Amino acid sequence: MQYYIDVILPIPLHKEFTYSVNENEAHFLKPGMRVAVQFGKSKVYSALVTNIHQTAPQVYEAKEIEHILDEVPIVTNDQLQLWSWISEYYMCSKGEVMRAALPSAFLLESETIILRNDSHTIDEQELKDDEFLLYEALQHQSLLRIQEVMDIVGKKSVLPLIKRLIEKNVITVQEEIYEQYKPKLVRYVKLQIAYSTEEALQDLLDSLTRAPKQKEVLMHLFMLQAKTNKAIKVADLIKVANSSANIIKALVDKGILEEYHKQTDRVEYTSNLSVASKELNSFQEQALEQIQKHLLEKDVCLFHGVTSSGKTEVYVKLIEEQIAKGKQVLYLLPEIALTTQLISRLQEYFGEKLTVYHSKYSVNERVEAWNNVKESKAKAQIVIGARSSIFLPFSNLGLIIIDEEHESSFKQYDPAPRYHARDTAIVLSKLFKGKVVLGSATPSLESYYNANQKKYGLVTLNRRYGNVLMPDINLVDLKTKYKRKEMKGHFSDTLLTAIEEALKEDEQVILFQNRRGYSPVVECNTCGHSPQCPNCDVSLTYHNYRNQLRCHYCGYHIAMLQKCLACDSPELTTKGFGTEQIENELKELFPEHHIGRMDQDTTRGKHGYEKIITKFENGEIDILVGTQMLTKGLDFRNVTLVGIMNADNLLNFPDFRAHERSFQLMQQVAGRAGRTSKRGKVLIQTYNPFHQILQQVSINDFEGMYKDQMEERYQYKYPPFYRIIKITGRHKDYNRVNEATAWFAKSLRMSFKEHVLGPEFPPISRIRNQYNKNILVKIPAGQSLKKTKEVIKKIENSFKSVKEFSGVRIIINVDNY
DNA sequence: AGCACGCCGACT
DNA sequence: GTCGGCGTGCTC
Repeated sequence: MQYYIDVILPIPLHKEFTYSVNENEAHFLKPGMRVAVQFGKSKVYSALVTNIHQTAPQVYEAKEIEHILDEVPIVTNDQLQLWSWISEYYMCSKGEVMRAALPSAFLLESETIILRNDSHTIDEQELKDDEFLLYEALQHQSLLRIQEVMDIVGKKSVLPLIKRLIEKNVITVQEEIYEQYKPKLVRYVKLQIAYSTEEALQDLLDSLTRAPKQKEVLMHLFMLQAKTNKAIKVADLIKVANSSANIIKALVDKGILEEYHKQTDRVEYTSNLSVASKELNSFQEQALEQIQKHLLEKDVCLFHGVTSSGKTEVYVKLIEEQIAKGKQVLYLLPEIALTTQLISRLQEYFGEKLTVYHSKYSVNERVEAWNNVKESKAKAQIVIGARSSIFLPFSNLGLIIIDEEHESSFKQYDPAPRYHARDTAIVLSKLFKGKVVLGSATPSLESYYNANQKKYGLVTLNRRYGNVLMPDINLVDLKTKYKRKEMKGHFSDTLLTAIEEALKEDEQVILFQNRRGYSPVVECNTCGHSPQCPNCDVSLTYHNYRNQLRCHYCGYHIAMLQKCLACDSPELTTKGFGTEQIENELKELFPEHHIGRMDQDTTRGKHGYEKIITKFENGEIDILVGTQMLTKGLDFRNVTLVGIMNADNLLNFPDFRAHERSFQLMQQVAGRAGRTSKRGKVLIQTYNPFHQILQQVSINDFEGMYKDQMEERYQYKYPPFYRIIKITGRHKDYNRVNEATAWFAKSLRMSFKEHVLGPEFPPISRIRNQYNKNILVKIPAGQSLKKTKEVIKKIENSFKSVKEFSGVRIIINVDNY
């Protein structure tokens, strides 16, 4: 009897593939296990089994699998269900979901390695230059990888060369599969059993009189054993005995000590005994009760609590409740907020029960976290992580907390699957009949709308912890300030005075400028020419620090120009300003004080971010200038003043969510001010102080903003009233993108009429030499999402069969907000 | 996605 | 004349 399996391959193809297996394999395999399979001519992938059956494929011969990679399934049925949902909802392949979901160590791929063929003698005369080069390299090295071959011959296409050499019997190739996950082993030692008797031991010690160092190590070993009664780590022994690895090795070689290994987890938290969670104040208590009440009848509850109202303490109580029930808890945060204070705070409460999962962790650490969650280990009962942690193999998930629910970084943008972690988490929790709490000081309009529609519960907490007042927010009109010449650089006198006052009181200041670099545009005074990126449709940003012009989209950079490229005039000016320029100005204005800058350029490296934060916390920085990064999850006690350098470039962003986003961003930044008894102050510099959003920010009017924005959304048919699917055409040829997207839009209009917008070029139409053009499909409330997607898929398929459009990539983004 | 196959311009 | 560029099509 012939057996077959269906597998998901980690590639963007919208179908599963069938391989044949023998009877034993068929009985052993279960859905969720990985197998290594050959796919195409030579490549070997790890594939995930979804189905075991006996239906032979009709039109092709199924290949056999290479081998089985797992003893037990690494992916649960619940996960497979979630993957299906994601691939359907977000219109991507299951393979793409698999790629995003599995820690990369699980996704082994084969690599071609090149070996010398010793069975033939080679006539070196017959080899051409590059062939000889490779031949010679193989005389010194037994094997080469493709990448190394590329380096040796100094060009990219090496496959023809390799093929020629195989024909000439100079080399052979092999596909090498590598398992990336390596368990961490710790070395232990113990005394050989032979010496377990008193006599043998005495003899041994006597025999070691001429090796005092070794004897000493042994004595320490006994002491340690007596004291702890546990296995002895080599590292510990060396330390205690003040010895060295060599001496231990000598003892092992002599057969006195026995060396052995144990597997350990890389991420271990030294558990300082859990602190009892804080008592809630009466407002928090009330909020907690309301949340609990809502969750009795609803699956999701939105928790709207102003900045520094103590939402975390409420979460802690909710988590404790689940822990007591023996359930797992997932705490989702935007990536960037993870590196900070919150984790250590939660660790204090939950100690060893907490596992952290996000992209800064190594592949090995992630595999360990994965396994711990899957085995429902106590140490992974609470997972705190970024969006990708929704893919962990939970089995008993009682609660998901999504903090900073409004954050747009919960939506994955670039590689598919373009999923929204908040929305996916809600689906995930349904699989376990669990509950979801969405928390934010500035909820997204969608969530707030859902709460108003009674789909979600809503709990509001508008009292700051310890009755600290909300910051006092004032607008500064730049237009009049410039007219009256009350500006110094980019600082109004109002802002400067406020900074001086704060500094005098030994308080700290945060300044927000949503742009990095020194200035976004360099312009020639004579001819008006400004240097552009050769690969993207943007001006190059001037970075003072390295005296460079950089493109923020593709990473292109050149040295700062000495003269204009167009007319050779040496007079170049800069237009606009970024964090670097603000930092420089501050250094001149406040030479006595320490200025810090926090943006992508200063937070490189694994701990760059934390370093700056620590410095600021310790008071080594008086004024901190920064971008978006400043807004997330930071809690600084001593900041009393927050300045927003220019609110206008936020508001003028061409996106239907610009106003909502600006409101959220400014509120979040403002929330950094005055977290202790002294009331914080916020100054917003703008050319347009009568802008509705700014007015609403200044009086903390979330409801007003919500009402206005909803009206606009309704008027212009935007979410949450309409859903949106964005379809992007991408190609290096401008005309082809135009024609292709025009065709696509026309086809869409046949079905969706006026609900199709575009095609339109985005503000930056060319990035990395690829042109983009977008089409929006708006979906009214009554229209079936599923059917709409089916139509789009159908159109996409016929699109692919049009020869003229070949090569135009179609990117579909569901809920592109 | 990767990789092989097949067709046209820049070098010996 | 070849080498190597990339467009095209397929993968169980």
